[in-house]
Amino acid sequence: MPKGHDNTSLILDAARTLFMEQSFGGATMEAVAAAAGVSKTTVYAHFPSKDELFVAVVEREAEHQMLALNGSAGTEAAVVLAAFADEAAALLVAPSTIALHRIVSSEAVRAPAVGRLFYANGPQRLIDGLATYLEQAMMSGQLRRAPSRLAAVQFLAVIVGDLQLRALHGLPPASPSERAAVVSSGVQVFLAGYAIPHRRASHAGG
Amino acid sequence: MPKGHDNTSLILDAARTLFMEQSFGGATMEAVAAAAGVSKTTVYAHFPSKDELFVAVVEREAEHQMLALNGSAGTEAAVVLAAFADEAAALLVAPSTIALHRIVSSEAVRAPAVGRLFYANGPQRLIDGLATYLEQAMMSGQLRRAPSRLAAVQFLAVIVGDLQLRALHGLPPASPSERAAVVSSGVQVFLAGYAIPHRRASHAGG
DNA sequence: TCACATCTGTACTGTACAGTGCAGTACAGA
DNA sequence: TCTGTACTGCACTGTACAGTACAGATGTGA
Repeated sequence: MPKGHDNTSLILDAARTLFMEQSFGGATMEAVAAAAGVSKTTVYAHFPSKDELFVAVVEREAEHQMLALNGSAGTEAAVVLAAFADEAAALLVAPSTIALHRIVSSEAVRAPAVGRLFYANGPQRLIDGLATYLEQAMMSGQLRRAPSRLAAVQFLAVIVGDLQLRALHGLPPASPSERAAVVSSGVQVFLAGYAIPHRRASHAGG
Repeated sequence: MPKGHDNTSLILDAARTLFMEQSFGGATMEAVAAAAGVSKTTVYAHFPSKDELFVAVVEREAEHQMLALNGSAGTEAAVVLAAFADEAAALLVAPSTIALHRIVSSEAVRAPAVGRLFYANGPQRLIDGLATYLEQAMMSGQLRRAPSRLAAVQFLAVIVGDLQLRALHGLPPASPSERAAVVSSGVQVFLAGYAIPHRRASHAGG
């Protein structure tokens, strides 16, 4: 280890900020260097090209798109999911998440690997974690049995509604109270949708 | 071959294709002109700048992001919604829709008006149409009473799950059968979530 | 004090592209 | 035939930016 201070992470931080604010095309290597407080030459000493720098940023950021389900074994699923929903919604509409989705989806055409990398390290892991929890809740009879990955995806979709879409397209963000209402309504719908069916006559079969 | 004075739509068509394939930054005005079979000068005679051409393309395309609910008055909501869900899901994950979302969200930072224009002419109208239908279904006692716009948004979210997200990030598309399963599961969850609650104790709902 | 790695600053190359200028062409209608 | 409008083709300007070259500064370890 030749030196005590690591310019690599300085550059990565600066690039993260600039890519998120101005997207891939808008951020120049000159600006990245300036924001990192190093020279452009140094940036190129650490990353062979703008593309590779971008990949490194996306990879590091995707891993932040993660949450843990904190429910002790005894806690009711409705309670655990309601708490998780608030955190998840906050994460999914956070400016940095939105910015990341924007730049990744827009570069995914040019560089498909970036899209896959991001999805696998971000959304995929979030979905998997939730699916694992839902699986347990299904097994313990708190939710109707169903494919757990699909249920996880539906949960996330229904709690954010179109909040994410609106944010992606630059519409003014929902107020905290509006967001809370959307999220809690989503949780209710999910819970009712995955409730154990009552044994009762119903007029339409599934 | 009649030489029309309607080069505007030729240019718009060419620009649509190129913007969708290569995004705003990747498509050059030279290429648009070539694809339209006109000279660059002519493109500028019709549109004062690349930005304005882009806005015109987005505006025209957003209006295609629309569907009608075809259910005659007597048809059960479950049937109408299932049919609508298939069409809506097909629309929402269609390559052209995905491409449009990609370019609009990525340019929305630079030009917020584009994002608002697209949302208002596309997703918003789709949501409004669905909300109107759901309102009726709620009034006629087929669905639990609840804010109809929110319900509409949840419906669309739950039926596409993460299909749209995956497509946006360039993941391989789901097979038709997989997509059908996701959609029909989504419809079921929605219907159960908005079913009229069973009456036990009197509980003020909606 | 030397060897080596890493840094800085700046000037440079090459290229891509938005937008313009201009001279000339095709056609429509009075 | 004249005139106005919409076009073509091409050369051109100006700029932005990825990536490179290079000369010199600074620090570390033997």
